[in-house]
Amino acid sequence: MGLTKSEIFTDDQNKLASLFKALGHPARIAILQHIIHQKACICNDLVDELGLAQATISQHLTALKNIGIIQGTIAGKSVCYCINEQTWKEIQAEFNALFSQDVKVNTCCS
Amino acid sequence: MGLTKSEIFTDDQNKLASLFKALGHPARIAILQHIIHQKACICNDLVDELGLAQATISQHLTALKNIGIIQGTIAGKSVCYCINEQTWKEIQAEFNALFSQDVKVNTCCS
DNA sequence: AAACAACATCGTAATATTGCGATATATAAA
DNA sequence: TTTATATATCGCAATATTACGATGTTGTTT
Repeated sequence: MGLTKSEIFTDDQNKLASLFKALGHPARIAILQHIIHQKACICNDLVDELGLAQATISQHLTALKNIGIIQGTIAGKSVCYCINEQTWKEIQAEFNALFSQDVKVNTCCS
Repeated sequence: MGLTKSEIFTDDQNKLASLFKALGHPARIAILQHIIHQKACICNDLVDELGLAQATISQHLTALKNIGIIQGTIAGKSVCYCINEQTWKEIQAEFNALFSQDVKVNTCCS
């Protein structure tokens, strides 16, 4: 099928999964790293930096915008994309909530 | 296409993306949470808990095994899946390396 | 206004993922 | 040894993702 059965999971599970999913592509990781490093970016910079077509980069930027981790502001002919600090911290907190848990291994696996 | 151009990204970017990707499905989040909560689990528990077929659960377990975040040990007729503490900590560290960065927003976006 | 520049969106082809029934495998129980 | 139980794997259909050329949109420059 290829259709995730979202309705059988909790909102939290769906939300967390969609955050992970949005970060689950090397181009989107590269874009994030570039934005963090450059403090901002425009799409054409990325087209030059990465080896992907402009349309493709734009799609990936939209995926990142959809989870709110970046935001774009029109800057003349270009668009300036930045990290959304608020969302960034929220995502960080959600990941921490999962990964900061105590994960003692049961005796059966040791 | 549908084919990610892995060769144009760094190993680190591909690795990190594949970690995120493996966690980017609500069933796999639910499975992880169940394992953490129960300290262990067998596949049939999950088939009862979640509303997915046994074959589907098995596939998701394999996806989680592939990134090493869980490991399975044969326990009689069943398989006992547990968190792999070592890998768990490594993944946690990789996520922290990304998210602990300072993300000052450029003036153009504020 | 016309030409250009930077993105976004559309349409489409190739590939990947999700989900499940059927079947295979491996261990336990009778 | 037959039967049952637990899980893995195969094969397939439906849907999603990735990538890109073409085109649309918006703002800039001349």
